[in-house]
Amino acid sequence: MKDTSHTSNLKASANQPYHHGNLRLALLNASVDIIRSQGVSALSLRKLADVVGVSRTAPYHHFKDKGALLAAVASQGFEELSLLLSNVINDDNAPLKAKLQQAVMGYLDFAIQHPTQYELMFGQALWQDEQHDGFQRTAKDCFRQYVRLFELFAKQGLIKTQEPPLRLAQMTWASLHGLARLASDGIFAKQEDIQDIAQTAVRHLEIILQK
Amino acid sequence: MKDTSHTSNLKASANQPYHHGNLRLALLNASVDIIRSQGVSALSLRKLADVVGVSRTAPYHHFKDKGALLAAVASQGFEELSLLLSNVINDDNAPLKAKLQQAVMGYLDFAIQHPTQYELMFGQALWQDEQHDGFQRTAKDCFRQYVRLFELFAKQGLIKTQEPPLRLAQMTWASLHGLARLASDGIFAKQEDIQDIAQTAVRHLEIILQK
DNA sequence: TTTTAATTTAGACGGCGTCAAGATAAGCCA
DNA sequence: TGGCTTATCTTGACGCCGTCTAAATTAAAA
Repeated sequence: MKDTSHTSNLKASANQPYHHGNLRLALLNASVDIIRSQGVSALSLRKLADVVGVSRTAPYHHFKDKGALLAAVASQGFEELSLLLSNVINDDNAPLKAKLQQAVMGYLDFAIQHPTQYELMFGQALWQDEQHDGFQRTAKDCFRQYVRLFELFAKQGLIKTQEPPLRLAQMTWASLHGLARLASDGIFAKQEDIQDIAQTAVRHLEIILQK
Repeated sequence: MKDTSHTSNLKASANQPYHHGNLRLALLNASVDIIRSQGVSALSLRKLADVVGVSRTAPYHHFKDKGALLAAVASQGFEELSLLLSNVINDDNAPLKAKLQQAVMGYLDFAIQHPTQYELMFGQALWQDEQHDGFQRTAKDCFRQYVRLFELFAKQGLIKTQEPPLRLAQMTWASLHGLARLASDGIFAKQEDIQDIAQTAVRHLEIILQK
């Protein structure tokens, strides 16, 4: 059996062990960091591997390909958003109207705070590809949280219009999503305008609910 | 050589003159084709040059870099959309309410018909980069067409709410844009749902205008 | 005509995603 | 303990990409 003397370390810096320990998580976290700070196009598997301190091809043992990694980053975003929404919904100290307000503003805040990740989460690349198994399910679970809000409204008799809660949720989520994208993509630039448009939309939504 | 183009014109490569004639336009048209049919990620300058029948680096004399080419494709999309909107607005045979309906449905149709180009038009890449000079102006001209519709409404006294027409336009455009993206990105998949959501939104908009 | 400017070209460089083979470490069963 | 299996990580290579440089070709101007 050969001893270890002839295999001097290629990486000068490293007394890293051969096995990383939890490479998958490290790759995912680093990817989220890079995407949030520099955008999706700045993420290359090679640089990522370098940052994490591992060889070029190591990531392929944890993600099928680059697309799978991006899907994982997007899923992480949806999970964060789901948590945010369910926290608002389950906050027993807040009246229903306040919940709507908080959900809308929290959602907008996420989109504005992490615009590049938000763009990834809703881009065609991931939605027209059945490959990434868990992703679409995770995303839809997030939307379900939002629908729950309208079911709460309905249960409390706060919806006068005969539109079904699901349709109302779809319609208002589309509006919220549109505003979120215009804001996070930098098309609506002024923060105060965005806040004002959102407030106006919520106000008008309340009118619709009563009608 | 007696023979001219009509025999061996299978490819654009055979005996083309050294100077293309209108390479810029040819590149732009081919780019729109590729992006619409195969998506932005499928567009490489090298394949594009090959399709048009010129060398790898020829495009650089007409577009500063790949980003400039993409900006031109996006601008083309906004021009098409502007034309669509102004046609609706200037159609004297249509009553105002029908114009709103037509504008919304035409806009949605464009987004669904050309999803990859629509994604390009509104992506962060082009909106957070002051480089591409004409682009943002072209896009804003398109939005201005949409605002004109609401100014028409206001002029005819059809808006009872005290919201300024610009705010109404911003708010409803955000909603329209959100629905367009959800539809064109493949998140709302069923065509009939999309139509129905749009109809619902327009119906509710009319309520808001009267309120 | 000669000169100049516009246009297109081949060549080269570094970065990218990812496939194929080999190296290493850890887990498991005798 | 030893030896087999499997998961994990590495080096090397391939082809495609955007784009820089310098040279070649053609059209336009003088």
